[in-house]
Parts: sequence; C-alpha cells; structure tokens
Amino acid sequence: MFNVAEASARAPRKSAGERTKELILEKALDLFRKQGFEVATMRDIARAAKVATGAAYYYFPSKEAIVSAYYDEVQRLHAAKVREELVGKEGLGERLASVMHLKLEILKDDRKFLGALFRYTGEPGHPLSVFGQATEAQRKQSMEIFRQALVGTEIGEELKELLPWGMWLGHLGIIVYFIHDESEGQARTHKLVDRFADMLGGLAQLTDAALVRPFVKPFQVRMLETLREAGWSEET
Amino acid sequence: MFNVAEASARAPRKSAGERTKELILEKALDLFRKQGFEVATMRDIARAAKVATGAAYYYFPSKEAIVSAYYDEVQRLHAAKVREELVGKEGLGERLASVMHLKLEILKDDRKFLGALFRYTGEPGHPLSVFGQATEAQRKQSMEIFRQALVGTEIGEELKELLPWGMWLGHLGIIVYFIHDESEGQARTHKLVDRFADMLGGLAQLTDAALVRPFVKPFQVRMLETLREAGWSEET
DNA sequence: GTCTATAGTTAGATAGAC
DNA sequence: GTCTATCTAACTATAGAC
Repeated sequence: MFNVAEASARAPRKSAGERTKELILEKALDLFRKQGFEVATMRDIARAAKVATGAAYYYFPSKEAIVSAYYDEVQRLHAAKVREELVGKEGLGERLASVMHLKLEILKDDRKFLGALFRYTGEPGHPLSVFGQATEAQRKQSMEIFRQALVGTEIGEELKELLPWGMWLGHLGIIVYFIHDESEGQARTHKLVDRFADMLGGLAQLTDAALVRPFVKPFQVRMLETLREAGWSEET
Repeated sequence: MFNVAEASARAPRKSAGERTKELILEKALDLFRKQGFEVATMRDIARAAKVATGAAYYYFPSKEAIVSAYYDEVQRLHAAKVREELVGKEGLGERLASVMHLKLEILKDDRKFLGALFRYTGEPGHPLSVFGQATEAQRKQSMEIFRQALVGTEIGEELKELLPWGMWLGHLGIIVYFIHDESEGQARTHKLVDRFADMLGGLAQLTDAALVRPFVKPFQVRMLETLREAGWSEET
C-alpha cells in the first residue's frame, strides 16, 4: 500500500480531468491544423473530443487559451531538445542557429493557428498578451532557453546580459516572419536564421576585439542603462 | 455657374456618404476613448452616430477597420507635422527623436484602443495585418516619413537604405511599449525615444568613422543582402 | 472536482427590403 | 445609402449527475 502511494507519487496517474483536458487540446489542434483557427469553433472542438461545450470552457477560458496551452507544450519540448542538441556545438552563431532551427522544427505544421498567440500583443491587461504580466513566467522560461545558447561562448559582460532578452525579442520577430513565409518548408525563414545567427556571432566577436571594443563598449553600457530604465530589468 | 463647378472641384463638397462616414468615425473614437475598444460595441457606435448598425458596417467592414481608418488620419497628420517641425533640425539623432515625439504626441490620448491595430499581426491574409499585402501602401507611406529624418544627414549608402525600414520596424515596437507605458504622460516612452535616437545617431557616426568603418562595412553589406533575400525589398 | 445538458446573452457581422 | 431583421459563435449561467 505504501509502495503504491509512493509509486503514484513518482509517476502520478493522470486524473480523469487531466486526460480530458489533453483530449480537448489534442482534438482542437487537429481541427486548427485542418481548418485553421478561425473556422474551427468551440462547438466543433467539443464535439470532436466527445464532451459538452461547457467542458471545453471548463478547461480553457477561451479559444486562444488552447493555443496558449499548446505553446506551453512547445516550450517544454524546445527546452528538452535544446539540452540534447546543443552539446558539442561551439560559438554563439552556431549555437543560436541551432536553438532557432529546433524551435521552427517544432512549430512547422502549425503556422495556420500560431497567429492567435499575437492577438493580444497590444492589450496589456489581457491574460494572453505576449508582453503582459500574466505571461511573465513563460517569457522568463523562454529567455532561459536562449541563455543556454551563450553557455561556453566568450562574450563580454554587457552582451551576456543584453543577449538573452534581445534574442528572445528577435525570435518573436522570426516567428512572425515564419508565419508569413510561404516558401517550401519555410526555407526562407531558416536561411534568415542562419544569416542572422552568423552575423550576430561575428558582431559579438568584433565588438570584443581589442581594436574595436573601446569604441563600442560605451554604447553597450548605455544600451544596458537604457533598457534598465525602460523597466526591462524589472522582471529579470 | 461655371465658378461654382470650379469651386466645388477645388474644394469638393462632401457627399452625404462621406459625412456619415466621418460622423461614425468620430463618434466611434469618442466611445473608444471613453470606454476602450472592447467595451464599445458597434451598436453603441451606430446609436451615437444616429444611424443603424448596418450603416456602420456599410462604411467599415469591421470594428478594427475603424481604428485603421483613424490611423490613416494619424499618418496624414504626422506627415504634415514632420514637414513643419523638421526644418532647422540637424543630425540623425535629433531628427529621428523629433519624428517619434511628434507621432506619440498625436497618439497620446488613444492608447486605450491602439492595440486593435496589432490584432492581426500574425494573420498574413487579413486585410488589417500590419505586415500584410493589404496594408502595403500605409507601410510605404510610413517609411517615407522616416526617410525624411535622414535628409541632410551624412550617412553611408548602406545605412541610407537600411534605416527607413529599420526605423519603421523600431517605431512599431515603440508604439507597443507606449501602449503598455503607464507612467505620467508616458514619460518613459519619450525618454526611451531620446535614448535610442541618441544612440543611433552616435552609432551612425561611429560606423562611418575612418577607423571603424572597415570593420563594420562588411556587416552592413551582409545585412542588406540578407534583408533583400528575405523579401524585404520586394515592396520597396 | 469533473462533467452534462440546456438555455440564454451578447455582439460582430450579413441579407435584403426600401 | 440606410434600415430592419436575422444569423452565428463566443461565452455565461445554472442545475444537477457522479
């Protein structure tokens, strides 16, 4: 009996609710992928999961919240893959490119409904706003992943502090580009990632080179000051 | 009689429809400012303008389209003010700061509903997407305004091509920050603008300085290449 | 706590008469 | 160009079964 309790503590059996929630999420994503976000209705989703509409709302306060839950899963997956794939990779450029390609790989079939993530970007109070209070935890988690890209690379103190935030912001931009990218396999986005990563790697080296650093450092310092002033550090 | 026709050609009398449209726009903005975008309904707006709901939809295909029409007006106003205020201002930093402060000045009372502009950022097909086909004209127009900030400043060829686009993109970011900024009179945003403009001015000078330019130029060239590859030039 | 069933509200959007 | 009537779908509310 004690053993059973212990075992369930180690690998807790999913409650009925958890399974239902997963089922709804899964069926919703099926529909989003097939029909797109707009066309799929909450009624459809509930029907596909063989639950009442109310059940869907019991687990997800809104349709967008389903996409948000999906994105949580994406982040978990991304963090895991990054841990695996980053070993042996050296240099900021190579590491950053790897992190981004992995992310895009995870998102590749879901461009049709990814846009829902950005719907509340301009509405500070909204629980699903990318820049809002309610999503701070996810933001930190995501920046943490990008911070991994810096491990083992030789860069100055200022960049070490600036880059995780900068890369996170840049990666949002890349995702928007990715959503718009109709090229085969989103090749253009992947190419763009390689180019940017490469340039960033080069620039990081350049700015730390003995000859150039004296000129660049004041700007880095001022940039840091400015961002702190702007409240960026409030949540770091 | 000829004179009347001529006069009306020069200053054409507004048709009934145009006046109705303006009335709806005006009343909608009143309500958005008082209640916010969400709370104000199309029914409220129509009632305030003393027309039927259908009439509002006859002129504006969606509620967001009203904000979009408002933003067109903003751009017109901004272009005019920039033309006035930029005379005598010298240096990239000072000119850019001026352009941005003027924009924020125009937007200052409307942060409550500005977020509606960004609602379709992640939906390429949508007529109101910031990055979509349908809004290309507005985008160009807006970049044109930022290009004014460069007039008379001494910067390299690459920057001359990169900056209008870069400033436009950056200014979108500033607007999002502005929307989130609860400081008195959005002082933080204005401060941020000054800092960024100042740094950009300094960086532009630095990168064109004889000692540093050889190092930096290759990066600028690659950046241009990359952006062209990415399709940025397709619409310029 | 996990749902069903059902009824109702709201508000964006549309169709068709005038 | 404007109105009335109507539709749709997100969302809410509630009462109750398990």
